Amino acid sequence: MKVKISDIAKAADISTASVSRVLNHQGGYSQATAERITKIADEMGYFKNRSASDLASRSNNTIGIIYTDFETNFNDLIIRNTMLEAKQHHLDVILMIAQQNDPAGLTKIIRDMIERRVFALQFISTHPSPQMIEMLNRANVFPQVIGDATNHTVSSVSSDDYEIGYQATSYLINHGHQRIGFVSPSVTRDYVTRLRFSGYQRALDDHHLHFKADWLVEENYSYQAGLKAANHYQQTDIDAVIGVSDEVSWGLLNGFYDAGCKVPDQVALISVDGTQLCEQTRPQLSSVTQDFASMGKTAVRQLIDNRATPHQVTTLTVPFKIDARQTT
Amino acid sequence: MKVKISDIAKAADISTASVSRVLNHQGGYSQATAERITKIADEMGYFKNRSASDLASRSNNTIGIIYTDFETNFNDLIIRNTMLEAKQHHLDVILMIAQQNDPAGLTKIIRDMIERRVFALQFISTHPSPQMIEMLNRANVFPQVIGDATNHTVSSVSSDDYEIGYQATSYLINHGHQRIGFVSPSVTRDYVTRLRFSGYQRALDDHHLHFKADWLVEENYSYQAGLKAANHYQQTDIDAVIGVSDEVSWGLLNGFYDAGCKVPDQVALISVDGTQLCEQTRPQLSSVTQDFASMGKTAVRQLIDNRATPHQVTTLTVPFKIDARQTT
DNA sequence: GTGAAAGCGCTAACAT
DNA sequence: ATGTTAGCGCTTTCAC
Repeated sequence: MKVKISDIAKAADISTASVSRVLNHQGGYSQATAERITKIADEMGYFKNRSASDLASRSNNTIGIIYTDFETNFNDLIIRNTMLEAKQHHLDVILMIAQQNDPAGLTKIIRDMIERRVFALQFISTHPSPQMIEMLNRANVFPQVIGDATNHTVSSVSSDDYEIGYQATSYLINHGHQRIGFVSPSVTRDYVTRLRFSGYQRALDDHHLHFKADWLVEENYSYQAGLKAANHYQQTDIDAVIGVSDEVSWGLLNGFYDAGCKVPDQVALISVDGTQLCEQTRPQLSSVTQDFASMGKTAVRQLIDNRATPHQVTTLTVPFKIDARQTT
Repeated sequence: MKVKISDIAKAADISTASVSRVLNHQGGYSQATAERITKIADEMGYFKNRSASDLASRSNNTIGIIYTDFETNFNDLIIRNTMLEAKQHHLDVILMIAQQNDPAGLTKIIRDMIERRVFALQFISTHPSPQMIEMLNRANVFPQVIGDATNHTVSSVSSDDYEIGYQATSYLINHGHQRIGFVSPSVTRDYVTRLRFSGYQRALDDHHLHFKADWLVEENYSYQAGLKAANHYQQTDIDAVIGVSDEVSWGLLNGFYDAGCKVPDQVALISVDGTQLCEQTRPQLSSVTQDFASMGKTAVRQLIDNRATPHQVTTLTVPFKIDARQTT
């Protein structure tokens, strides 16, 4: 039913080997036959069977991307740039989405990727547990985490999160703020947050400011978290806040608005991520802006470089900047 | 190097056939061997080679999803629900992203999907051109468009876009508005827009309102489009606007805000889509709310039902509702 | 309940 | 420049 290489071979009265050669642009045939074969293949509506091809050639030039439908909104940015870079290097990409907080589901997806024999696996706004890493190692596929560092032994490309915390805080302090809130996931459980919070604390220390417990709101990266935190801050004497994602900061902004608290006059607000969203709020959110585009591209190059030296753990860091807009 | 079924067979001193059977839960073996095989496979770190498996079984239970990184933000919603439903039916899903306005790229991706022998292909916020449809037909894969109807001969599941236009407009009229703007992509080139605009015109007619050319702004579905349109409307006597996506409406909202024009006091605003975004603006956007979750699920069921009767073109419609929030 | 063997559609030596 | 052939790793009759 489906036309295969042997059908073309028959129709062209030539061997399957030759057909394969021209269809894959491998050279070693005359211009004439090349054209003839191509034409016939076209007419017959031939489509390579990837399974057969991959199997026979033991090849493997597709990279897998796993991401979660997270509260954050920078996935697209990373994915798009990853794909762009992949295209440059003639790699195929397949995506799969994992649900949040569903280890079993994630495991299944990783399994699926392994079975499809991707040569590398990128994780965006999620990361594999130690067991999953173990599984990937056994399967000999190279995992890499983007934009979400872990203390696990996986390669990663991300921003310097400690420095993000430090810079954001310093920025606020240098603009005259003294009582600085921090809204984030759990400082103890979330690794990225731990780093950022360390930077935050260090900046406070360096400026002889004394941290107070009610400055910290531990929730997650969501808009809701921001809303809730803004509410909480009504009972405090905070004069500035760091929201650890654009969504959180948006929530903060609206929360303050709803409470009749003026931003930036009564509270300054700085976001972390710096996606488009920041320019779409009123007032526009100042932010620590991560370079997600660069992360995506760097990650792919990294994958390619390390193809030879499998499972060497590398940690790459991409520069960020601070964009002052209207909330500071 | 990579452990294969024959390795397990050897280790268990049994035939590859039996190994295959237990690994695929096909029955026809004793409980004892099942456990033994499973254990050994586990210990040896076996992962099925999908290429080989698919090839041998000529099977095919993965569905492909193609979407664009569009200005709209409902992709996630559809995708998530598509995957949920797919999981229920034990189907695998692979995603790929197409760039906007890149037919060559789309074609390549479709090709890729065909080569991977997906049994069906869903398009989200993009759709195949007639040539692409032709290609898909030849390849015998069933295409389906979600949330973006076309006049092409493809199956689709979407809202009743004419009715969306009609209802949105009527709603505004019933609330006392008479001069109603409409911000959308090209009314002539974008099929969905054509339908909605027809509904809009009809509602106007039905209420004996006379359409004026400067009520219509033809751009696209983006935030920027809304911003621009808001600007344009400063020169008009509009008293309400329909933004044809949440992004557009958000742009309108901010554009009016920037111009010092009060929403909803001076202009009312109703959005189309009704994603979370609507509750995250201030004021919150009233909207015609599409049921994207249902679309995703319906689509998958449709795909499964039609697996037997390939390439029968079906057009499914999913109910929408109107959510009055703060901009009307 | 289990095994032998013939492919699935393609690629990659190795010949010619 | 082209053909022959032996697999790639798995599934699936068909025997037993």
